[in-house]
Amino acid sequence: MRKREFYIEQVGLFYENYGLPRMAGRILGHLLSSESDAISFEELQKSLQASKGSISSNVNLLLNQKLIIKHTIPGDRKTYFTLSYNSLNAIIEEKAKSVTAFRKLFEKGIGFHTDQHTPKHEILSEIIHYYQFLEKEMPLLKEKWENKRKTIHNDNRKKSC
Amino acid sequence: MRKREFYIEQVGLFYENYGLPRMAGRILGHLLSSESDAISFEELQKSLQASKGSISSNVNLLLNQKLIIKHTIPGDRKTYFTLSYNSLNAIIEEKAKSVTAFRKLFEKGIGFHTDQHTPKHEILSEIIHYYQFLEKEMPLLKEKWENKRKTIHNDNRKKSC
DNA sequence: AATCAAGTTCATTAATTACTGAACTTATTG
DNA sequence: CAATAAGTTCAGTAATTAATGAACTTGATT
Repeated sequence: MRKREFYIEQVGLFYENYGLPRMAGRILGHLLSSESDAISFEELQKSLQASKGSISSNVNLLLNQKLIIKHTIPGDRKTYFTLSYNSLNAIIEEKAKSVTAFRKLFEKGIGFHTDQHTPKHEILSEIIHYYQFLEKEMPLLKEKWENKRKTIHNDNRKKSC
Repeated sequence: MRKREFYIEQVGLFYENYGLPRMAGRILGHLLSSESDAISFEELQKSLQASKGSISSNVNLLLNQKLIIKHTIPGDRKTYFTLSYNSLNAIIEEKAKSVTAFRKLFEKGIGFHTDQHTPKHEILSEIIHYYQFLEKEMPLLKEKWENKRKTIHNDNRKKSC
């Protein structure tokens, strides 16, 4: 299928645009567009025509980001990968961390000011407050989603009965 | 002041970690830690000991991201830069765009599946729902912040009377 | 008009990062 | 215990990206 290969490259470029390795994007593109749940290391390597080294390091990068999960089967030497069920939480938690890092950076910056009553100090304080607001809201958003998700699942169960 | 230079380098490295040019981070670091509201191109160049070319391109990068604003004064050839009052909205809107881009990528991926009743299809659908949820919630969050901000400002006005 | 000042553009250089492929580790099988 | 299979590690290379510095543009000043 020609189109699927094109899609995989597209995801690769999308990832590259994000500052992450193109190959990591290709791996995700393959997982996303594949019908089968688990994909082997070998399949990734052959299908993406990449070196084992590149697959190894990029698969580990995606594992670190909790975007994929590693699976093994008894009596099978191979390693398989699936998209993470938990990737949603991983995404929000990653963002939360970076918001906190940003806030700390701003707080440090403001620390160099001697006068607290400048327009500049006011802007910076507001941005810091905004980050604090986000840090408080993000867990709430996560909760809200969990609740909504439950109701969707209940609805589905009702429908299929 | 020794410490401030260290801080500026720290912001530079932080930005580099984000996949953005180190110099752009240094510029932000300078703006954050400076007492004065507006900083001239010349001051950035001299203080950061960089070439005009590098300051020019990185200042334009930050302008594109709406993190800083360009100012001019009649009778003055120089250009000045301040931190953007609007950077908060810029940040949320940027995130919203990337969530939408991600959702579309997932939808395309799912389009290659022939069977809609696999566990994999279920995970991907859930992730797509989650992104749709975020797309709906982000504007609400922005509103919530605007309201909160107003009440903070009102409180401040009361206190100072 | 000629000069100067403030930025931009762009070719070159420096530095970084991703990828390959070969050597290595670890575990399994005949 | 040799042979094989699956991944990892790492040195070297290819490709990308950032920064410099000089030439250029634009607009103000004499």
